[in-house]
Amino acid sequence: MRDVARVSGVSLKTVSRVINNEAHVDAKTAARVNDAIQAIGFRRNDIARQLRQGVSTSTIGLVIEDIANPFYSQVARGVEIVARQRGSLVMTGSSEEDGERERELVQSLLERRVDGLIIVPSASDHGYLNSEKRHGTPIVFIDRPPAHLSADTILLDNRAGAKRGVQHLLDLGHTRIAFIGGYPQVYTGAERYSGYCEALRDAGIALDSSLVKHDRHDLERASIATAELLEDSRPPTAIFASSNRQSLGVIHALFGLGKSLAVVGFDDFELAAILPIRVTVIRHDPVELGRCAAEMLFKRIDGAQTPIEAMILPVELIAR
Amino acid sequence: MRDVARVSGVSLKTVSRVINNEAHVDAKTAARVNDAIQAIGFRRNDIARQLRQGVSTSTIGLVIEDIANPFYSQVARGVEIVARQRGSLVMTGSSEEDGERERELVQSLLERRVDGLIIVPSASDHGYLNSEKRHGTPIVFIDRPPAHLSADTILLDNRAGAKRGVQHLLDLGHTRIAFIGGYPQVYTGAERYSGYCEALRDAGIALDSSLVKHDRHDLERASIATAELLEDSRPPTAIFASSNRQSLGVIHALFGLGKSLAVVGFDDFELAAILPIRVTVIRHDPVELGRCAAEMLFKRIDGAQTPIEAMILPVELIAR
DNA sequence: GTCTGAATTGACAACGTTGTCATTAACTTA
DNA sequence: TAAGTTAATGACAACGTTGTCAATTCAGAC
Repeated sequence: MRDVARVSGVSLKTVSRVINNEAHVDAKTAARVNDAIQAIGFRRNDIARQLRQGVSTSTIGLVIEDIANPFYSQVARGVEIVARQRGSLVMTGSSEEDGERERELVQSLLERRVDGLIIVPSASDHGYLNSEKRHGTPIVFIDRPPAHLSADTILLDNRAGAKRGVQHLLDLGHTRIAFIGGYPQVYTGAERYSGYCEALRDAGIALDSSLVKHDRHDLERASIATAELLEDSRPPTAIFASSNRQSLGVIHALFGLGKSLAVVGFDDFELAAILPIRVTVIRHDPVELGRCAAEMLFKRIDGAQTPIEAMILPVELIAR
Repeated sequence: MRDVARVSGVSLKTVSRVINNEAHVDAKTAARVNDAIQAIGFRRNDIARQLRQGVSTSTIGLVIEDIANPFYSQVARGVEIVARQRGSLVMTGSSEEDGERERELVQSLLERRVDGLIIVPSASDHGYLNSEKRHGTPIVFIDRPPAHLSADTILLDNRAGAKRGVQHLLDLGHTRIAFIGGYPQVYTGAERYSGYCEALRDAGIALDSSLVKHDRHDLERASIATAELLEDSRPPTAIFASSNRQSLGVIHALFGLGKSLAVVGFDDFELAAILPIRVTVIRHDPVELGRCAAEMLFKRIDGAQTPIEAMILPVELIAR
């Protein structure tokens, strides 16, 4: 900027005025300054600008589990849509379900002074965010609630969805229904498992732990679990898979083995409708989830002091 | 920081030393300062830090077409993996194939002083980046080359891949092979179409323009195009779809109509192996694409002055 | 007891902007 | 014509850090 001022023979302040289209600049002066800007290839340093103005960085942080997972990439899309409307950019990081990594990411984002954070929690304790919250950085959690911290949270109706899915299988007459889900230590895993248990209990069917598999949300692992279930002397006649990755694993395994059980999966996915193995799904809208989270975040960024919200988005059963 | 200094009774500089773990600070002083930091909940302002040090923001920009598209979300993953190794974060934006939007995004990213940019071009002219390049901001283009600008570029072997796919159909005895692809104004669309034409020419088959459909990379549109093709008096016996979105559209349409043509698609996708309609694909590795781009970018950020590179990643045919 | 060198600490400027206020010139109104 | 208004411009400080350099203290060597 200094160079621009020197070349065009005006003060720093006048250059600043031109850059920011402020009033009270002579047209000829402005033209001279603009020429100099062109010649030098000057571009305003927003870092200095932010420091001086002490205002927002117009950037928000998004911490998810894995951007390559379609569920999260759709969430990211929803967040981005809202951010764009608000003139913000999104910095995204994948925690890989590692609490330590989550902390590092959050730390990096806060150092860069994002205006707010949207987090899919992986860590088991979010007390480390308490001081940041007191400082006024808005934080919204999605998909899972935070631990040891109260903050706005947007969840899916995990338990009801899982229950509904299992009920669907019960209605079809199945009584040996397997559960392939995430670890019960993880919120979504626990909730969906609860839904499964509730549905069975309501139907008066005893829980058979040999039909229950907890593992990572991983296609490979779910595929192996499915094969194991089918090798049993009393195999299930239906499977409830607790996430899109796991549904796919189940389908791959069934396809590979040439078997065709009834399958209900949490999370809809492309092509589910036209697979040779019919998959009924518990559908929800990940883009909407991201959008809601971003809208709530911006409401806080705008200074809303309303009580902490816990929103639960509905899910629906798509029978196939 | 001023508050921390006041509370702990030391100078600003000493606080700075403690924060940055510099040598020559008395243990007792450091402890006092750390207590004050805790009490106040101080966190270093990296904006001021960057301004002062004039160094990198440890942030790179990624402009893609749509983060919700699995191809791009995998690219983003590859970029993120490398960025993480380098201690950088990634700011991502979706251009939605709109050149204007691309410019806005790039502008926003440059204002935030990213260390470098990875761009999937949508605009038809990238001359606007020339001045930025002279300034030394590294830029890497992926998937499509830039126009009116020379810069490092990483592409897939579009033409050879498409040609190989069409040859596969020819080998199976098909002679009426439809092409459902992107707009020929878009580089990938044009290249893949060239591959299609070449394969036909090599086989001595005349191009039949009624078998060629150009449109957006969109499931819906491809589905409609497929239906149109099949309504024709001389329908195709095979279809080459030029992207994953379009392959899915074709498959949906065929499934809906209860038809089963031979299908080859550019881009692999989950479940392709177990669909009722067999889909041979031209496979490549989007994560690798992102990773290569990020590695090249960081090489430039590190100051590599080597000549501009144009890398072409291989593709392979997976017959099904 | 003096000297040397290391350890510890602080004062101050600078990074690139912009807000505040002051100055001058030009223009308007009574 | 004087007084008041508005336009155009610039000087300077400040945002929150950290690099530079200088000052002070202290331990150990002679």
